[in-house]
Amino acid sequence: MRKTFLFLDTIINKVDAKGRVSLPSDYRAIVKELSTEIVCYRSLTTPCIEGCLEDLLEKLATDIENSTDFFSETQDDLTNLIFGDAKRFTFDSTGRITLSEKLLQHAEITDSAVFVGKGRKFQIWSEKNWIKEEQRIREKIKLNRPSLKTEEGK
Amino acid sequence: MRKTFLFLDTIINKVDAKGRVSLPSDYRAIVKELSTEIVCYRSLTTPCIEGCLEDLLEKLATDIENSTDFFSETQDDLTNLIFGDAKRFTFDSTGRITLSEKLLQHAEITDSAVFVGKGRKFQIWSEKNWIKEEQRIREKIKLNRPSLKTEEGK
DNA sequence: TGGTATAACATGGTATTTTATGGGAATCAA
DNA sequence: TTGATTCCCATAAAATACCATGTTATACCA
Repeated sequence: MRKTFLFLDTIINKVDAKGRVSLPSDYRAIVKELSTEIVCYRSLTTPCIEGCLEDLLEKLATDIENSTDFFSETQDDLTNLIFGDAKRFTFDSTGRITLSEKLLQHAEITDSAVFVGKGRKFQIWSEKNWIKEEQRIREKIKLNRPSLKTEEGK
Repeated sequence: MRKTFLFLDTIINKVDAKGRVSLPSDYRAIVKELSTEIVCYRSLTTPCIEGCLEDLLEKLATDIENSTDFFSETQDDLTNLIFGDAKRFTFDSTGRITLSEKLLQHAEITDSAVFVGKGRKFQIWSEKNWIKEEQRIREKIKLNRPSLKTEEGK
C-alpha cells in the first residue's frame, strides 16, 4: 500500500468518436488503490475538465454542510453547481473512460486530450487550450512569484 | 460496499401520463445500498421537488433537537413544513417512482423531469424552470467570488 | 552499452448488458 | 363496476464490458 496519492505529469491520449480515452496508467494505478471510479466536472474558471476521487467531493459536501445553513440559498446554490455538474466515470477492462458530450464541449476537446496532474486532482485539456494555458501560467509566474506559504499553510 | 453516497450529475427523464418517472440508475444504486425507498417533499423556496434518503431527515430532526440557539423559531417552523410535507416513494421493478399530483404541480412538471444531484439530496425540476435556475446560479457565482474559494480551497 | 525479448499500454472494433420507457395485466378501493 | 394504482413484460436505445492488434516502453542478457 502506497503512502502518497498525487496525480503527476502531463500525458496526451487520443479521444475516439465515442468519447473514449485511456486514463494514463499512472493515474489508474492511484485510482485503483482507493476506488473503481473517478469523478469529473467542468472547471468553473477555465475551459477544461477537472477530475478527482469521490472522497474529495465527499469532503467538500461535509465542509459545505458545516459552514452554511441547511436552508440557506448559499448552500443550495453551491451544491447545485458542484454536485449537479459532477459525474462518475468507471473504466472498462482496458482502462478507458467515456467522457460525456457536455464535458468534451466545455473543454473543446475533439480528438485528443491532455491530462495534467494537479496533486489531489487532475485536469483534462484540449491540446490547443493547454498550450495557451501553460504559457499564461508561466508568464504570470515570471512577473509575480507565487507565495509558497499560501500553499503550505493549508 | 462503497464509502460515499453522493447524488451527482443532471439527468432528464420522461414523465408519463401516470406520473411515472425513472429514477436515474446512479441514484438507484445509491438508494439500494441503504434503503428501498426515498423521501420527497416540495422545496420551501423554489418550484422544485426535493428528494433524499430518510437518514437525512432523521439527521435534521436530531440537529433541531440538539441546537437551541442555532435554529431560530422561524427555521423550526420550516422544518415542520418539511416533515409534514414529506412522503416516502418506492420504485417498481424497472426503477420508476410515481410522483404525486401535489409534487408535480408544485414543480410545474408535465412531461419531463430534470434530476439535479446535490450531494446528500437531489432536486427534480421541470426543464423550463431548471434552465432559469441554472442561469440564476451561474450569474450569481460570476459576481460573487467567495463561493468559488470554498470550492478551490480543498 | 547495445540489442533483443518481454511485458504493458493505447486504441480500434465488436458483443453484451443495462437502462429507459411504452403498453397492458393484476390488484385494490370506492 | 369504475377508476386509480401498482406490478410485470417487451423493446429500442444507450452505455458498458470484452476481444484483438499495433505500438511503445521496460526488462533482460550478451
